[in-house]
Amino acid sequence: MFPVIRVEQIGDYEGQEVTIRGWVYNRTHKGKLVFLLMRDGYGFAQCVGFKNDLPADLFDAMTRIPQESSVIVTGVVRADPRAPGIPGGYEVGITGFEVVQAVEGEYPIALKEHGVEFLLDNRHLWIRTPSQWAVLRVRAVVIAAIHEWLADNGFIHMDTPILTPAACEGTTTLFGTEYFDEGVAYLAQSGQLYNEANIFAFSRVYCFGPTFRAEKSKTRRHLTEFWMVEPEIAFCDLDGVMEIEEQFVSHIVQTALKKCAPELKALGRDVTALERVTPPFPRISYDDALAMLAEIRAQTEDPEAKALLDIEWGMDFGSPHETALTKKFDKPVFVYGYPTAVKAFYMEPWPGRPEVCKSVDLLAPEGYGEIIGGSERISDPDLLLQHIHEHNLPEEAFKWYIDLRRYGSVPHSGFGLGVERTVTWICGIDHLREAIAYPRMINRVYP
RNA sequence: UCCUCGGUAGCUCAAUCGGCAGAGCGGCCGGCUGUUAACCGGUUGGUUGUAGGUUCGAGUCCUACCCGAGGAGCCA
Repeated sequence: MFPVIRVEQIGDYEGQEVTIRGWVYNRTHKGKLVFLLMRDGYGFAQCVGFKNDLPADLFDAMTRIPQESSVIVTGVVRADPRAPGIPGGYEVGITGFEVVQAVEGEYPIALKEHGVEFLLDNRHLWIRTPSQWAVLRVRAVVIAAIHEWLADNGFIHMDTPILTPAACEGTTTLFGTEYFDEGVAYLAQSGQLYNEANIFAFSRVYCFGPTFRAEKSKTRRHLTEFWMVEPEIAFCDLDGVMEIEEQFVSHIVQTALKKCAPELKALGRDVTALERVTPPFPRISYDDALAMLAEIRAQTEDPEAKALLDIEWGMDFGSPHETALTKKFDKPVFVYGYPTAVKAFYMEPWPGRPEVCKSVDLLAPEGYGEIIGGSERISDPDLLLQHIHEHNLPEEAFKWYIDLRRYGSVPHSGFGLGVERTVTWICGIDHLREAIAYPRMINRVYP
């Protein structure tokens, strides 16, 4: 028995006879020569068999093995620049071949173009293909980098409830579910309010979990179930949270660059755009952003695009605005100081300008748009209560939340980073649905 | 919810003015010693999204509905 290798480390085994256990991603044969492109979960490696070097029945079995059959291949690793694969550059000269299960009938996903609906119906199989495999590997590294940076910077991971009594922000649609004698409970769309309680016990905390939005959004930027990491920091103002965000996002991107080079290469990602993602990030005010948008709009010829860029002070940005704005920067950009009216009730007003609040969004470059929304939170109990009334929220539901400002209130801030949006940007793909293994959308809960 | 586009073989698509429903891929059979979604020859494969209507004749025209994609709004 030869050592069972992981294909990601194939280069370490040059000249050695090894075993690869996995699946036949592709097979082609040319008379007396057969190529098997093997997947083992860790990578893709080409294995080559010559008819003259192998028993006739074994060679014949190799030329007939159907796509996605599970097999065990042994052979000698050699460097060859012609060899495809991830990481590639090495191939295995086959000396042994054992079939675990030969696929019967047609494998649904042929190696050619397919439509989106078909691929999503076969998502359980689609994740085996190199592009999807690579994206989901990047996602795993991004998530690990998130936990790593936060742990290294004094944050404690605190899980927050998924079943919650009511809307945290009251504006968006929630999924409801019957909850015994308590009426309806709602699936969480943020753990922030609980995080705010937790910082008074632990100073820096974060929650990381699924978030549910029942909005009928049907765009490449939306899922009904997505993952969000929400750090919250005591004794931190708006400037402080921007510093944390730029360190945090830079660490995530640089870790992905370091650990996922083969995956990003397989995706065809231009990594120079990612290499620039280091602190500090540019910071512009909402007012300045409006001025920039007005200029961009003035230079836009196409009347349809021009109309989409139309905006007045007091309006929130739509995706056309974000896209246009981020194309002016080669790094993520902070936009801070949004109008109070379009933001949540808990955001601290700008000193001397109550129509503006201490909110900040982080927009990813290359047109990707918002990946983080954050703010400094109101720390005065009376002001918070006033905002709760102004938003017509039930005061009694927020009693515990107001308590936080009565017992040792401090300036504090926090933000939420969307995992799928971040992965989509880092991978350079064009739709959120590929950044999660089993996307949940307005018209899809299968598989 | 609104706007635009689409639905034909397992998959990706073609079908001219309304006139015999086709190709590539996949599958199957054969050939080939460097393939990169190999290539070459043969073969298999159809309730044209659903229901109605117009017509000698409908994939094609009309009506309604269903499903999908892209965008808007909302947001991470």
